[in-house]
Amino acid sequence: MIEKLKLNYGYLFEDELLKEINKVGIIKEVPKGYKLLEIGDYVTSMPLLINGAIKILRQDANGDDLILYFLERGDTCAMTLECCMGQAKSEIRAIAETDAQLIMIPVKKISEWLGKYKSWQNFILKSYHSRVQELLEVIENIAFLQLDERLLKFLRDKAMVNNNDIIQVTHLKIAHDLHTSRVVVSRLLKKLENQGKIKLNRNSIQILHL
DNA sequence: ACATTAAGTGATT
DNA sequence: AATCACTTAATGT
Repeated sequence: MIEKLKLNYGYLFEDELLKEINKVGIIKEVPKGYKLLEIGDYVTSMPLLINGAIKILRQDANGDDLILYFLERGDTCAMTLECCMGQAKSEIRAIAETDAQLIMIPVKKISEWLGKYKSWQNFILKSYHSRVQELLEVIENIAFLQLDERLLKFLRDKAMVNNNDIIQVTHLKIAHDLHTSRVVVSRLLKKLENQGKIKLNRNSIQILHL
């Protein structure tokens, strides 16, 4: 595991910290679609993403999903940080977007290392910062962007985290993630195709220029 | 050949 | 932008 750590986080953390992570961290490999965290779960460990991508969803009172953002390599879940401070339950749902490898770190280590390692402090602050930024973006998108722009952003993000300009997804699933109806997605996708931005196929969509 | 699931379309609110 | 009702197309058994 130490090799994987060095490879992905070596440039971020000093050797001492890497050794500590190696000692208490647990490697976890999950397949695509695996539910890492459900709403209401207690958070006991914090994930460091080695590879793959995680989809973070918020759920409303009716049980309808809405995608917030994707996590990628080098990211951690800001929600976990939130929870370790206040022992709170998760407000979000996390699902593996692709097959993924994570290192799970016990929550109590987070604050312990905060005082001990400068690099850890930086890392936590930085990921918190970028997550807040991302959330602001999400709010902006929902409040001000038309659905077709949200859709395009969603497709681009999805293409990015999958490292593939061909996205394997149905219109119905997109509709769920964006919290709209399948018919609307189909029509907007059709529009985007006519604009030459994407290519539609059954069960997959190709992004033409990223 | 038939059933099932995905996608396209017009009309209505 | 959402929903309904319906059609067409693709895919699995």
